[in-house]
Amino acid sequence: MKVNLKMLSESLGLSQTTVSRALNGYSDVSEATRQRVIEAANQLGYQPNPQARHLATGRAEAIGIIYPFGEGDLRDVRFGEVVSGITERLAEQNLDLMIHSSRPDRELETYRRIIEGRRVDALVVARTRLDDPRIQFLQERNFPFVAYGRTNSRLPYAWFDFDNEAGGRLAVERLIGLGHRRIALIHAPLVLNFAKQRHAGFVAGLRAAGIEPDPALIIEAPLDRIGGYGAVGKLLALKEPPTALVVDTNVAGVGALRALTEAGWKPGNGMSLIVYDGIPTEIPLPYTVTGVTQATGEASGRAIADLVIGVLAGKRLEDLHVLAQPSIAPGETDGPPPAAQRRRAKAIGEETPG
Amino acid sequence: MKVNLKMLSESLGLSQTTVSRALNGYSDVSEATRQRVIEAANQLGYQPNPQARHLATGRAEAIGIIYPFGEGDLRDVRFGEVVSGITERLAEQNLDLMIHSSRPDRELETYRRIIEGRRVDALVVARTRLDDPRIQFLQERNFPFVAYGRTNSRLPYAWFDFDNEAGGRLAVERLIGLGHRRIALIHAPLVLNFAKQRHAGFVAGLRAAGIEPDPALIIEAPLDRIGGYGAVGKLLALKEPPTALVVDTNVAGVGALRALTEAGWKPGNGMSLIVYDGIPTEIPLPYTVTGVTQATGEASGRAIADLVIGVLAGKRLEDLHVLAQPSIAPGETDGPPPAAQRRRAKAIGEETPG
DNA sequence: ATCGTAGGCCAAAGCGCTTTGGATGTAAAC
DNA sequence: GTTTACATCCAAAGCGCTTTGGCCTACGAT
Repeated sequence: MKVNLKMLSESLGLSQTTVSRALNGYSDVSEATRQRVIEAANQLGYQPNPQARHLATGRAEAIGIIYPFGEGDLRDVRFGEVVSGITERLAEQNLDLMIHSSRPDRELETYRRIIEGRRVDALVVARTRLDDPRIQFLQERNFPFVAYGRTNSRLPYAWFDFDNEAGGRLAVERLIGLGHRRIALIHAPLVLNFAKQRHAGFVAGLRAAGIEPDPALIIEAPLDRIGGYGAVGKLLALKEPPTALVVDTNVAGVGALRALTEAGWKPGNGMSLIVYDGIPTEIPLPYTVTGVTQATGEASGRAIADLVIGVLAGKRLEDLHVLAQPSIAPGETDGPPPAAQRRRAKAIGEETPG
Repeated sequence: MKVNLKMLSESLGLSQTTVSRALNGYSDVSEATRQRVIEAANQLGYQPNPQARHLATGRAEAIGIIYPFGEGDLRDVRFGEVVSGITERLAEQNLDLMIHSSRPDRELETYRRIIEGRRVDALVVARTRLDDPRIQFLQERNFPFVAYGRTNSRLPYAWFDFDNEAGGRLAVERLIGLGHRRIALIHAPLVLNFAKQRHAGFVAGLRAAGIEPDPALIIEAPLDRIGGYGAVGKLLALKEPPTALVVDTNVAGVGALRALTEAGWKPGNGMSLIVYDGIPTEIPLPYTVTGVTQATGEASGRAIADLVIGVLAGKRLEDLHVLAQPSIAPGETDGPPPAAQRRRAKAIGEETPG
């Protein structure tokens, strides 16, 4: 019932060799024959057996992602999106995606199993850590992979990551552009890589504008809602509170927003607010919050797939880096600082300035 | 470098046949030889090539799930969890999971490609619809699969689903048990299968307690926050409002909660509230909301994997059904109705009743 | 002594494809 | 007319595994 190469070639009166080569685009088969073959293949619904092909070529035509399940649930919400983006792009190249899961404590063992079985041609390493034994493991064995997140490895490797530094900078630059000078930052502990990067971008943005960061305005807070809530309390208690606030995660952002609201804050009547990743849409608000947005999970997935394809094509690993750029999603929670508002109103009254 | 069967057998001075059979547990090899073989295999790190094995046996030792990307984002948050659960359980049987994605408009084509390529031994059909052409497609071709969600198919098939009816019933029974008689339901449009089922359970629960459902208390609302918000408005406007409320989705639940809060409601001072799936934890609340909870994504995934394994083992499809039972997650938003509270207090004052 | 049998092992034939190393025929070059 | 050179096509050898069918040997039964 299922037609194979032998049947197809017999029905055409050609050898298996010729049919195979015709289908795979070799030049030593005449165009006329190739057309005949392709037509017959469609006619009979011929589909080459991927396993036989794999056995013959050594290529699996699949890539894998090893997913440590049961670890930190909150980060996973995007996993489905990323996977979706990866498969979408891979499908265009007739590559499949295999998902393997492993106990976090037996990850390397799983990696060994997968690469020794050669079930996949390359791997995506998700949830990269700064010092990641998995990266080293793969590098030692010279197995192709793409890291979803940078690590400290000295050797070159392909990676995808978000430009957190640019994001921090983007937020602060926007506020500076609006006229703010006293800009606060609530950030997660700096041992977390993304927090460090966002913090660095924030500080760099300030300095670039000639503003020396005020330590009183830069507050480290635990990565949870309470953290954001408490940090806002400290800021509001200052003798001279900031005119603008950047919160580096939406988790802390929710808490910060709550504290602000309890203090009578409303958009436009005081401090400007920008929250990294925005406030989750599940939270009903009568206004939109200005945020720094990153690429969606699907877009990230597609970018990762492109990197994988590049790796398999043998491109130089040094060239296979994607640093996804964040952007500002304008909302209603930022604007000129109160003082500037007054000044500007005055300027307009005195006729348009140059 | 990579050791194969031939090398292993030569190093043992045995034939490939014997080594293969030893490793695969056939009885026509002596126990002594088997031990020798196993030890040598471990020693040399022998891993059979899965593709060669597939070619020889016809089994892919992998199952697939075809994921229609880009369709409805909100339902996807659990996808990662489900996948995680599936892979976890499959790994125990040395089965891999392949994820394929497809454009929603070309789904059947993708299904054809996968099953004709025989890249997988079975499929999981996600996001089942009531009349699902994919189910029919697979049944016609006699391809093993498990449906994640029931459909209208007449032929037997393996499925996993949530017992929404039980959930609706559970909620109402709890409220009845607390003494409520006037219990309202806010539900999504009944064309949605889950809404129909939860509604049915709700009504059945009422009837079982001898309470005739009051049409004024059963409100269909669009499946969004506004829907829940508006429906509560209608309920509160009634001359005799309900003493308890069940909301059949957490999306509408958020809106409902907002409307209640704006009307001055607090847990314990009026209406009892139960929300299906609970209120998302992202929403900060000073109290917990009583909810109907379903199996986690991971648990569902494991159950689905078990079904797949059952299908591959050739079990009767009629026996391969899992109807996951919901349960009540008690919170602080439900209690006896105001009238009962008074009555009970009185009863206690008059000495304990029988 | 002979036969039957069972335990233990193996040679060889696939599985469905790709690829090497020709073979064949024809047109261009000598 | 013989070479050379292409352009086409093909036979056969794998890829690494499973499995069929059979071959020995030893041993208890006859």
